[in-house]
Parts: sequence; C-alpha cells; structure tokens
Amino acid sequence: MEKHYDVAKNCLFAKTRTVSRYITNLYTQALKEVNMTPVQYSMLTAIQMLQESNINDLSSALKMDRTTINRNLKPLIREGLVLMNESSDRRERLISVTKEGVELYEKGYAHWEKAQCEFQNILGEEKRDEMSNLLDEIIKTIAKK
Amino acid sequence: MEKHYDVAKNCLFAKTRTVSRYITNLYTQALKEVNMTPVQYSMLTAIQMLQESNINDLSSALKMDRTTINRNLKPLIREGLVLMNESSDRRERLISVTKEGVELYEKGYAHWEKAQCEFQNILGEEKRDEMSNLLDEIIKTIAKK
DNA sequence: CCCTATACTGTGTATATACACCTAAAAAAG
DNA sequence: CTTTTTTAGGTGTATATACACAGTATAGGG
Repeated sequence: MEKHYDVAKNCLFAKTRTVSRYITNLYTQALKEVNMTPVQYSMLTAIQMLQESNINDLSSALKMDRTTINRNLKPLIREGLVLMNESSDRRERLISVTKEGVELYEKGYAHWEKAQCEFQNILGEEKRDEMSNLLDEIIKTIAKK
Repeated sequence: MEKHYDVAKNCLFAKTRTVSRYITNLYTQALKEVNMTPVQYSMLTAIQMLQESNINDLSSALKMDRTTINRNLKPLIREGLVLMNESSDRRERLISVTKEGVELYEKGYAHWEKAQCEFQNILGEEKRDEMSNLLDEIIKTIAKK
C-alpha cells in the first residue's frame, strides 16, 4: 500500500483536527450571539474556576501554552471582560473576571448549551457520551506526564 | 450548580480542543525531523490522493475552508514541495506534488509512524482503536450534511 | 452576441497556537 | 550581602483557521 493511503486512512492527527475544526465552527456560530469565540468562553470558564490565578495557573488548567494564554487574554481585556492586576509578587499578574465578564458569560451560557445540544443531536446521545468519556480519559492520561 | 462548573466539566469543544492541541504537539515534534508541520503533511497526503486537484477539491477532502487551503499551500509551494499550475479553465489552479515533495513525504512517513505509535503507547491499543472508530463515525456523520 | 448568474480564487482582518529569545523579580547559594 | 539560579512574564515570528469582501473567468439565457 502506498504511504499516502495509510496516512489518509489512519492518521489520528488529521482525524482529530478535522473533528476539532467542525466542532469549533459549531460553537463559534452559537457564541457569535455574545460576540465571543469558544476559546474565549473556555478561558472565561477557567478564570472563574480558579479565581485569582496567574498565567501559569491558567496554562496548567487549560493545557495551553503560557504565551498562548497571554495572547488569548488580550481580546478579553480589550473588551473589558477580564482584568490583569499587579500582585505583591511583582513577577506575576493576577487575572480575574469583571462584572461585565460575568454578565456576558451568563448570557452566553444558553448559546453554549445550544451548541452542546446541537452536537448531541448530530451524534446521538450514546456516541456523544462515548466521546465525552474517551476525551476525559485521554486528558487524564496526558495530565499524568 | 454554577454555570462555569457545568461548562468546565462538560464542554465538548474545550475537551476536543485540548486533546487536539496535545496531539498536534506530538505530531509536530515528530515531523520536525523533515521540517514539516502535521497540517502540511496531511495536505501533502490529500494532494497525492487526489492527484490533479483544485482548491475546492482539497477543501472538500480535508473539510477545511477554501481560503485556509489557499494559505496553507503557501509554505509548501515556497519549499518547492507543491506546484500550483494554470488550468485550461483559467478560473482554477491545479495542485500537484513535486518530486521533492514526494521524496520528503516518503522520508517523513517514518516520523509520522513514530507519532502514531507514540500516541498508541500513551493511550493503549484498545482506546486508540475506539478513538479512531469514533472519529471515523463523526466525520462520516458530518460529511452527510 | 451580450448580459447575468455562477464558479474559482485571492486578500484583509482577527483569532489561536507554540517555539525561541529576552527581561525582570524573587529565591537560593555562597 | 552579593551572586547565581529559578520563576513569571512578554515579544518576534511562523503557521492554522475562517469570515467578509472583491476580482476574474466560464456558463447559460435571451
């Protein structure tokens, strides 16, 4: 078998990425109602979970590169949804959500739910659960390293 | 339950994206040996599969936006791995792989395989198969629309 | 044959992502 | 207390991604 047939059929990177693009577009459409991208919505989620966190905390929680966190915070700060404050340790900055951020987050929740439901309708509940569990296990596995 | 707990626990976008980032980094490391990104390797795969294809063909095959295909081709063309030739229909361009492209692709195959194996070692064969099948089904489902 | 509709492509813009490299501050070592 | 190491953060650069908008060429209808 020629190599490209093998890759086309079996590449887990390509498959994951294709599905990721699809899901991203789906959530992007839904969250457009609150002028937010799904990545920004995820970041707001983590910032609220961790409360007074610094960039490294968010990097660990979201399993996203430190510098990506930094850059992804920019639009949220620009829109007044997130604050980056000085800390007593002057190396770090403390990140928190503003009142406007919480409000928009709450407002976005219904649209996030819509995207979740839409995806479940497309996949069916059984497969959706299978996918969710599998992703959880993968994330747990890669976190252990 | 507060909304951000729900999102943090159940968001299929965030989970998929986290896993996608992880897998991307894994394949990126492996393919660095041939100076190629995994997306570029996937594109070379598709271009070889379809042979004389235009941008829309690739867009369909890779389920990637047309304009993304266009931009992703740039580095491949710059490196002399891919050609974009005129067609008799002067609206479209025909995309093909050069000799150098095929050679580098063949050389990269071992590194792609390495990444595939590495991921299987991390996940275990059973879960890897489950994941592969699930992704196939999802891709088949979203293709039908 | 001309006009219009359709099809293929490209560019501007904005976000997402991570690596290499750099700066500054705190902590640890001596 | 000074020097060194560690830790936190930011910037330059390059790729990846998709939408809105625009240009050009073919096809189709009259």
